[in-house]
Amino acid sequence: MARRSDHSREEIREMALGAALTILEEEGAKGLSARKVASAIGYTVGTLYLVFKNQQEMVLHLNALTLDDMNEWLESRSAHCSAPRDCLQTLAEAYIDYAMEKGARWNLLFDSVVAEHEVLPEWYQQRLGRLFGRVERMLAPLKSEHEAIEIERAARVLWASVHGICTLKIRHRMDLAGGQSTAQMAQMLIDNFLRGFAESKK
Amino acid sequence: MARRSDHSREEIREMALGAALTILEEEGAKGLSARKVASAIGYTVGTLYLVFKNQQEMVLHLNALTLDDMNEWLESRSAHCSAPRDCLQTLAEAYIDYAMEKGARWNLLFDSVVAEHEVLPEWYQQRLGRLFGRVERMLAPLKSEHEAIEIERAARVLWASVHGICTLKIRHRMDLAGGQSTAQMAQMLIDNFLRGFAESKK
DNA sequence: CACGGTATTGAACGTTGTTCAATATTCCGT
DNA sequence: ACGGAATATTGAACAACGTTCAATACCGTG
Repeated sequence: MARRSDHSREEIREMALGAALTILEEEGAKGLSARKVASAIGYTVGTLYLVFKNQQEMVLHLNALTLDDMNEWLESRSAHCSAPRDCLQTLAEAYIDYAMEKGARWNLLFDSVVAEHEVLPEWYQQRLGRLFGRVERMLAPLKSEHEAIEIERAARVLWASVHGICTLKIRHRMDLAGGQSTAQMAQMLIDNFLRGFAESKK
Repeated sequence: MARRSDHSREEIREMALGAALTILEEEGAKGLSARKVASAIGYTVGTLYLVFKNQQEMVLHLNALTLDDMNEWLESRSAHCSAPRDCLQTLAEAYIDYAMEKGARWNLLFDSVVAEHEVLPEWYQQRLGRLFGRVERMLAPLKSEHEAIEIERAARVLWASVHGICTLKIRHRMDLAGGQSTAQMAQMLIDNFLRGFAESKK
């Protein structure tokens, strides 16, 4: 029996999340189970339920870590850039690369369908917002010509679109894609959207 | 014991798929299990495995039915239209409505991550291709100005983008979207993309 | 040292996908 | 009409899953 108070609840949480990430990378989402996580950190299932309400809550925290991780990834890959077009293209490629590189974690972000009228916790929403914020900042140079709210909306539309390309490609739902790579598709999207967006300031 | 040859294998397949669809609508994806499907059609688990290699294969056939169903849905909602912009907007809205209306079926289409180097069967790919074909036909009027391959690529990019908007909204990953509805986001996407696409014929 | 409190356990429950020996039913040749 | 071959169907069995909770092992305090 692990000695009582060997680790605080918070420590156990962190250990569990770390172990879960390792399992996720090595065995994929199907291999992730409560028992495996527990035994990986030297505890048993019961302890896990002392620290997480259920598996879904654990996945939520896992996803928060992934959002943080992705945020750093995007940060380090889009530090210096000038024109909005290039910035966005770089950002999109970084996003795609992350999804390819850490497929299991990335998939887990979007796997669970949130129940009808359930809301994601505030600390989670905030992390999602950070992503859109990045895109908004890159569209900001066009702010003089567009209302701020318009920028905000364009950022979400553009980002969701890049995400769509990414997810369909990774899940092999677009195999007959005329030989385009994901990055090329993102480029086509960004090019045309931006051109149209600039043009729309009648 | 159900009488032998009461139903042909093909009949059992169809019955199973029908029952699965009902369960899917009534209880969602989590409620769908081999035993439930089997008992719903008056057989037992074993019989199901006589007719489907495994659950994944059953879901694949289920998804084929959904793609057919969605194809009809899109057909009946985009029959008559003139300008590409309006056609595409109508199509996007029909797609979004389908996803909202038949959420469980629609989600199942994209749930499973296809294994690394596994390929989807030809009859499945063909059904996916039908979707993109619809978009291509609507972009076709611009064909004189763009190469055919360019149209094909644009269709995929645009469709994947609409899908991205749809999926992020339905899975509640975009709650702070500046109050835009999914349809409005799709409209913004299509408007700007099309404007940029038209402009790109330098 | 003993006791109260609690961290931790692990067996238990109901469920899942999948397999396969056993059984029930039909069909065909005699 | 009957017996045996062929096969459709069963359902028990297995390993694994999420989740719960009485029982247990441990620690700090008196």
